[in-house]
Amino acid sequence: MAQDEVRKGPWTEHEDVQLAFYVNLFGDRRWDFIAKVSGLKRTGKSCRLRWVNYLHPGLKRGKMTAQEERLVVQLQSKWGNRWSRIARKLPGRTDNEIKNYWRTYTRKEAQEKKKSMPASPSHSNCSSSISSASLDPAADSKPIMNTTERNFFDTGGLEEGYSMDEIWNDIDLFPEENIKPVYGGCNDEILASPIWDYRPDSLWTMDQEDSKLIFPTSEPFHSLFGQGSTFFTG
DNA sequence: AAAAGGTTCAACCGCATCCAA
DNA sequence: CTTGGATGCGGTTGAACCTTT
Repeated sequence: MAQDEVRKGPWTEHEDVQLAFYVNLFGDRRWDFIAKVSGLKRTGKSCRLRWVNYLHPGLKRGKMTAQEERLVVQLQSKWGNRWSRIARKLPGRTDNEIKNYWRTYTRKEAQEKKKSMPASPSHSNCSSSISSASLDPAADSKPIMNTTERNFFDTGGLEEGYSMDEIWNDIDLFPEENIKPVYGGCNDEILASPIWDYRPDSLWTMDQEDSKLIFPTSEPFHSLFGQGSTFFTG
């Protein structure tokens, strides 16, 4: 039956709006349920991923700042590829984003290495963060996840987020050097989405103004939400 | 202007873990 | 205690976009 077919691939704006609506309705936990009731032909998994990586209010858009990049490098060297854990230390950034950044970063490093040392086998104390990290058994040891150590987004994000002090306490291996906080700063490139302030129940009475509260920076949502309640009620 | 190569990022997959029945 | 469904995580892929030639 074609109707029961699971949709894959890129999400449409329509799907995004629909998902956002139902997440606001039911919360961001019961993904299978949301997938069903929303009528989206997506798996719960897919819905969760879309929400966490793209639709969640408070996600930062744009390039990582130098501070964030440095923090990722340092945390990676301490914890290994525990992306979700690292992401918790970078409010507004997703594990996926960090993972992608790390890939790019390691590639670049490798390329630069190649360039700078054509044939010399004896190397290198630089870029230690990469090589040592992947070899570091401690870094690869399973993080003990208890119920208090939940995903950043599960805890409501910044409201219960880390202060930089806490972050640096966690990164006790690394002196604070000259690294500055990764959020709360004033980096113009980064558009910390004010969606953090969103009020789920406001969706119920959403008009164009309210929709700006929820999707202030994503124009597609404006237009769709702006169409009014008929969009959802059909 | 077009083609080729490189980079970025969204999304999928499989496995691990959690948790309620 | 066991089991099965739901959720979370990390690795990987591929399309879209960007840069270089």
